[in-house]
Amino acid sequence: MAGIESLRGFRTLEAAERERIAAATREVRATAGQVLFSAGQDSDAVWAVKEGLVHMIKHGPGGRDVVLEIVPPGDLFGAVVALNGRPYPASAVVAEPSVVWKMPATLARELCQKHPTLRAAILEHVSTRLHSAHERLCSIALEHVDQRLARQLLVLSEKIGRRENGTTLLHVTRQELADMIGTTVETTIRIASRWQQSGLIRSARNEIALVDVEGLERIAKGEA
Amino acid sequence: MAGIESLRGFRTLEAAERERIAAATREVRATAGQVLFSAGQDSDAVWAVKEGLVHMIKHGPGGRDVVLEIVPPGDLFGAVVALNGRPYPASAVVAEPSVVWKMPATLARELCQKHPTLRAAILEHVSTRLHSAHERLCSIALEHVDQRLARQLLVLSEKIGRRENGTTLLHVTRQELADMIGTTVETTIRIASRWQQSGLIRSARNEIALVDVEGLERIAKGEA
DNA sequence: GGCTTTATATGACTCGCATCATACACACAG
DNA sequence: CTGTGTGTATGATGCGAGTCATATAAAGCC
Repeated sequence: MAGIESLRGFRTLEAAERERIAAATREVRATAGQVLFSAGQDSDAVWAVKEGLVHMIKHGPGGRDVVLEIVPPGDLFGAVVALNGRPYPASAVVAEPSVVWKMPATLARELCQKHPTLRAAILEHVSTRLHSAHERLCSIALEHVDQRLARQLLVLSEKIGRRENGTTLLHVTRQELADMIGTTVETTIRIASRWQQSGLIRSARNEIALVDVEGLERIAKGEA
Repeated sequence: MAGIESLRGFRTLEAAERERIAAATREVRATAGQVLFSAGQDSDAVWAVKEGLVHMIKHGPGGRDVVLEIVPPGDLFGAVVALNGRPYPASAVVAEPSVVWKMPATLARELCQKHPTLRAAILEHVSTRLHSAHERLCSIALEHVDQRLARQLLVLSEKIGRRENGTTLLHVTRQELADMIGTTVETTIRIASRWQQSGLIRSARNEIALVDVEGLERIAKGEA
């Protein structure tokens, strides 16, 4: 299982230690939509994304969901709760065909005891996520939907955007966007349509291309 | 400076070490409304609440604020950013007459290097806050204002409520409540008035007493 | 190929809540 | 005691965005 050193915090471990981890870790190939674990389940493992993309999702009433985290390749997920032995607080749903790793929680706990740098890396990572959660709280509490959508598109372009002939391409559905910014599909589609017509974005099925990034930044700042 | 052992994660340190910390730590007495540090400032210190209450606040346009964290006695604040040497992401505002401690960031960094248990305690704490941030995100994204308010009152009763002849008393203004759940003062006041009339709460200036906790729980769950 | 499913699109209607305005009670300072 | 500020209260009004309905096009599937 090559590539464990690419995981956040695992780079500084010795090769022998990484071998041992690899031996205990299971590689799982998953298709879009697949649920790796559900909210409320006992956490027996720490997970990581090798390739692809995983969403941490909380299901609400009336079929409305909230995307709590977007987990890109190289990041752990379900880690903190597994270390503390608590049940998973949200569900992990595969957003595109992915390869994920599943490592026994007991091993992860042992590693954290033995390698302070690993725990430090996890702390750093969790802190960053707390910070971004705070920003999302501000965004949803203070800003209008179009501001939030513009902001989210810009965030996604940094996180999962692929450059393609001058524009940034995002692999994401309107439904997912809606669940990220706390609104409905219809509203997201309406705004996207409008922006498509005014040339801010170019959109297709499962895809949005950011054309006028500065225009989106203006909207995100509330200047439009 | 007595009481350092009451701080989250500092209990397991030896007495001599705590002496050293106390010697470098400054005790600050602050009145309600006082700003301990502002968003964007360089973080040169790790803070802790000895007595009283501190809010972490993000200021938005149009005078609307968001309360990101409510820091009760015994909790650190500004810790994670100070450890990483980043500027404070939000402002710390004293919510009621308080005594806070201010410890040099360099010392805090050294302590984290030396005492893995301290770092572990901070990780645990940050994880809890991330989890509660996620719950707030769901709440604000999916629920109506009255649900959010009921939920927030129940959360506050656990966190800062004082038992008083059968009811739980909260020291909080409508403005603060509004900033916690992402709405306006007027809306918060309206709902509080209604609930006061229907006997769910009993309210006064700077104060709300939870009378019918089960009724509030029903509202929080969306059953009303 | 034709059928079902999924994602996008758009209109009509409703309503929760923000906004603006005004009023009142109480705390505190001088 | 009297002014001034701060927190609470309540009404009128308007808009943003949710809800419901329907349509269309592309993707997948036998």
